[in-house]
Amino acid sequence: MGKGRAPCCDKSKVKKGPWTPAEDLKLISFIQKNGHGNWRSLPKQAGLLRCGKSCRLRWINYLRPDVKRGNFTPEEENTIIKLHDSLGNRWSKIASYLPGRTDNEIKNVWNTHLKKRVGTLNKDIKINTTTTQEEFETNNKDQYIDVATSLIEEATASAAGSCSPTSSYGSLNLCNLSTDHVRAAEARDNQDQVINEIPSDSAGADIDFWDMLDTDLSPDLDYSKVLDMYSSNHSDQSQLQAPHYTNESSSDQYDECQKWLRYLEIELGLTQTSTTTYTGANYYECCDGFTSQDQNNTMQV
DNA sequence: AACACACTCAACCGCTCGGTG
DNA sequence: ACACCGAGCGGTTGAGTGTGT
Repeated sequence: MGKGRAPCCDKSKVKKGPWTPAEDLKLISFIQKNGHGNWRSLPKQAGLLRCGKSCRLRWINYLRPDVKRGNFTPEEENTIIKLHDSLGNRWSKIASYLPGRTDNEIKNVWNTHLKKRVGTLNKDIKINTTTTQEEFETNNKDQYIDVATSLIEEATASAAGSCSPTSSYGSLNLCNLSTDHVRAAEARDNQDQVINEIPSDSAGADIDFWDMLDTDLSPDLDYSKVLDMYSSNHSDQSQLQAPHYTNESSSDQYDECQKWLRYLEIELGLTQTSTTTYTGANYYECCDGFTSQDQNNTMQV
């Protein structure tokens, strides 16, 4: 072997760029069955033309069942500001205080919103007072600590007596722990314990978390079967596209596929959970490789 | 309507860290 | 003690989208 670090994968043989729904499905299906013991070997085993790092990132930042979606709440933003003040750019550490939020997401929010806001706040205060920089930083720190402390106290009090976080794991809204739980988790700094209750691989799981999740998400649906079915109509799986939605089809497979797509849409945030009418055009907005023909089709879910 | 610019965020890259032999 | 390897982290990029002119 020559000098320098060996690349993590053969760059010429891996696909880059945005993930397609077919790739997401493959990754979900594989991890559902096998867990993710070794990210480096996972892409090959799962039949993905992706770098292991890319798979890991996709799973952690997007596909993981406990990823929380949607805008950050003011409480979360305050927490980030406070933690950034004390921890700096240690995004993963900050993320550990915000269950369901990823380091990448927090980093983006900081860089796009909070940094400016804090900067503006600093500027305004500086203009309106004769406070020195040193005094300002000290005062500001106290302010953030006050906010965080009150949050923690409130959370601990309001979470007392509520059900165990683990009881949420079997539901579709696995990621949506109640605000009280989230805050309590922050307050107790016990996120590691909570996460450790989710088996990370099939070998170590007494209770099959994924089976439980699967059952609640869609009782009759095995994602690997859907993947097989989904893939069987496409000879080149690296170019998998969204299935064609035709109203002529009335097979069970079509129904199964609809169910899965509905689930995936919701999980990936491609549609609203309450929507009952689904158009190809909606999907087209979020999916590479959806043909123009598909845009005219409508399906009821 | 068309264009330019600003903004967002998913994804990539390169580095460090920690475990293992 | 050392080298190797995989996982994880933080900085950066760039495609897509929104907004103003």
